[in-house]
Amino acid sequence: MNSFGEYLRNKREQLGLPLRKVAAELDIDTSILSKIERNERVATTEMLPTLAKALEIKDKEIEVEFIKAVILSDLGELRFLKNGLEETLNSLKSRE
Amino acid sequence: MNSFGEYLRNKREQLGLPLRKVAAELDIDTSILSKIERNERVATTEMLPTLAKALEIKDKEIEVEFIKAVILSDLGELRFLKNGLEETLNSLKSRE
DNA sequence: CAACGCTTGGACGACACAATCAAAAAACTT
DNA sequence: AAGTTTTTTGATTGTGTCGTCCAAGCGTTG
Repeated sequence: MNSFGEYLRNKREQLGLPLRKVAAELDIDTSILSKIERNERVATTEMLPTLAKALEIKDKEIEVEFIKAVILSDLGELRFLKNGLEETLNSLKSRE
Repeated sequence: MNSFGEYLRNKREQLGLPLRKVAAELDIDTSILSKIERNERVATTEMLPTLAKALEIKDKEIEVEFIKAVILSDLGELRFLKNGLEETLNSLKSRE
């Protein structure tokens, strides 16, 4: 169960990029990105496309990781999370 | 696409209960509950069991409605939400 | 229309969370 | 080990949200 922050850090280190570079692309302070990578702050959805480009991740992959992290951290303690996810999927599908 | 607030309001009105009564059980001010029902405030997960009892809703049902609302409002604009939900479900299942 | 109960709205303080900045700490390089 | 770059930490300030309180709006009933 690795977090979204660790995920980002792994990707960045694989590319040998400093926080400074990635933070610059995001137009935020390095300290914020540092905190995001250590899960002291939460990334916003607006950051995802820029992160994907900077870290050479597919848009789909980073979004999926982000969604997993948000759901588990916001709703992970609920007893019927699985049912809720299934129902949400159903309403998304029937909405196409 | 009706909201969690409308859902609560419908249930309450079906029982003919005033905000006052339900708010008392939740131990919050009526104005807050009013705002929750009009989606100006967000219910917390701690409120769900009390709401379920007060509005005669099954725990499972109210949780599922809540989950749907939270996911769609927090993540609804993401392109790969469906994939993210499927992946989250998978990791929940494999974690059993 | 006065009185009553229900509901809504806005002002206020409390509190959690976010961003900025500078300095300390850690990690590399030579 | 000194010097340089990268990363973390903490103090400060800013922003948003929550809940309380109270006043006003709305509808119904006497």
